[in-house]
Amino acid sequence: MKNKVVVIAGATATGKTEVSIKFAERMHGEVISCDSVQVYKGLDVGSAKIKEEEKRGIIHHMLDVVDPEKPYDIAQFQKEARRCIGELFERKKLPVLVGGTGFYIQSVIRDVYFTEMKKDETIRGELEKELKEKGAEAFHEKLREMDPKSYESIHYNNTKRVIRALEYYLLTGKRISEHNEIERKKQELYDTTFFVLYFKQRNLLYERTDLRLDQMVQNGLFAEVEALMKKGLTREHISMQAIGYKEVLEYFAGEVSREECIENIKKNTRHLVKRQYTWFAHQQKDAHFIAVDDAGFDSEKIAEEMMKRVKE
RNA sequence: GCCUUGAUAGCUCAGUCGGUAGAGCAGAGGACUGAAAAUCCUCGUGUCGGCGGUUCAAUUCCGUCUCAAGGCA
Repeated sequence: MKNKVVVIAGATATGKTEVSIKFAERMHGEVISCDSVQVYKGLDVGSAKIKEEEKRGIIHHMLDVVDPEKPYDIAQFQKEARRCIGELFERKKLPVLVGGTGFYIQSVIRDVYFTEMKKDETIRGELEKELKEKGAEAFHEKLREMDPKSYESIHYNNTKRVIRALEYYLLTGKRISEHNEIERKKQELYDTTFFVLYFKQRNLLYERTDLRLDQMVQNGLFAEVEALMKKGLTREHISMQAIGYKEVLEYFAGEVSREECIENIKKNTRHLVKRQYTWFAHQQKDAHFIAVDDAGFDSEKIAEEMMKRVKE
């Protein structure tokens, strides 16, 4: 018998946080955040990280686990999140995975395997240099022989993936396309109930993300970024590529006005929402999709509906 | 009041030496296995401001009107 796990996923600002607290309170659960930005210390306002008083005593894991200077990736997340889950099982607590980073969630609940490999910066550096010299299209040709399937499936402009495929081959001698094919078939590791919160009327969600951003600005988003800059953070750091941070960095660099900066954040947030919708709709077809607008934005009601489904 | 310039896709604009038009952004859809709030792909018919004129043919030339910006009074 597999252990039980509950996932509360969904696009940003759909109300996951509130629902998750109500749900965890009743279900004897602890929250495991699955959010690629909230793992960073000091990224609080802009990432809409839950505040201490909002937790209402529910223990949260995987928040503030790295310094923002450091790069973080899915392999690390998987390892640490699974260790947390293991601990919860020992303590007879229900792990409630909450977040909008579908990729991270999937890495934890499915039995996917990330090949052990040292991050070899010299290989990646050389590849990046070669890419610059040759241009995207010619660089992509390198894949043709090393990994024909990846050559077909990765667009030459998607240089990040091209580099990764080449790097994987050079470091392991194996093809990433074959590795991915195997991993895609892997089964669920736990007895998982997967919920996705969404707004049937996406426009309403956009109104909400706009409003939330205005509140973030009032709550000191710009000051937060300024403090990070003082610590030496620049847009080179991965943590600073997050929405709300990269745009404010542009503002402080004098590249855009304050108004433009705010509009850019709102726009990029909408784009993010769209990608999250696509991800969950296609990657988690079997999940329980809960329309927050249909439920009258009632987190109580939503949490109750979830409990019924979990017990079934 | 006069002069100049402009009026083309939701926005900013390009263009057609006369044969009914195209970029960026926005918007929509999609992909995704070690940067994922990242990265990438696909999708463009709109009285070419209104009305007249010239012409086989006008968004393109001419006239006029309306609106906008700038200049002169």
